[in-house]
Amino acid sequence: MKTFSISEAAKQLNLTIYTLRYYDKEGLLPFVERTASGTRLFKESDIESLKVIECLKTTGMPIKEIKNFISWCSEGDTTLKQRYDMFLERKAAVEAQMEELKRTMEVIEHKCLYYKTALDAGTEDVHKNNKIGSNFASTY
Amino acid sequence: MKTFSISEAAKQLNLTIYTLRYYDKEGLLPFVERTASGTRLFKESDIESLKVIECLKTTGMPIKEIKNFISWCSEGDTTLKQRYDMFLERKAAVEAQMEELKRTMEVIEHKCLYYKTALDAGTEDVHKNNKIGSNFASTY
DNA sequence: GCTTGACCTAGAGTTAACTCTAGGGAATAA
DNA sequence: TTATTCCCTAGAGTTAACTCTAGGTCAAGC
Repeated sequence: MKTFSISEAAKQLNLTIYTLRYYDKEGLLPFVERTASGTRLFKESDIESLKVIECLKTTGMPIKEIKNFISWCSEGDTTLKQRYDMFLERKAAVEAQMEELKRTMEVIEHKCLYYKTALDAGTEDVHKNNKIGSNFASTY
Repeated sequence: MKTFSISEAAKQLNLTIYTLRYYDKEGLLPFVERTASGTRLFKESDIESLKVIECLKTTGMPIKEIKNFISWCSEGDTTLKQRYDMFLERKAAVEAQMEELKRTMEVIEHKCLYYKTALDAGTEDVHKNNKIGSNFASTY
């Protein structure tokens, strides 16, 4: 079976070797096997597992909680409910983040428009008498 | 003109008074005025400016860069281009974040499905022979 | 006049997630 | 066989963004 060194795995995942060792130290990578002399061997499936870990990180999950999930995985079917609930929670978290980003985008787009107009006019003063949308016409 | 104390402003913005003082210390709030004895007075427009600051933070912008933007604002029309470019950059950053969240959501939803099926069956073994979508059928 | 509670500053402490260094071992190339 | 280049661990250092403490000021109510 094909395996990868830590630096190959790091490159594939866009992480540093420091980060991978840190994850291992924190208990996130109990599945990564070693050679007799202690060198880590990353299997294809380990890379996939790491992608799931990165995915959980993107949802805003702290490493200690990801470690809990990894532990549940090695405890077998008795933890299926916990794991299911965890993913439902993550789903809700991502939905909330998407909503927040949408609101953020609206403000940013208003600002882009505000500065485009000001730049075309050569001065911010064009917005001085603008009452409608004055929330976005403030200096800051 | 109606003003708010630091604790009232904090409540409105869902921040702590520590955070607001920290922002001030970092140079994010040069517009907040003080009483003769040094107490901060938050105007309605200051609250609005802080909402923009929070918005920029949501886009992933570090406080030091937000401080640059705030400085540009007090330098007048000569910095209009910088500020416009900054918001265009922020827009691109938010778009990238949205894309990443979408990809994340797909993985999470697959996982939800995976665990729902396993939970209904009472065991993860139901996925053992599943070749299609095996990326999501891994233990981790 | 005195207590209470909110405000202030300076600066120390915390937390998460890395990031790096020192010191050492194994394998490969010349 | 020696140099190079990877790998390893333990543990120290870094960074961002708070978060809190100590010690003090000030204004309102009793």
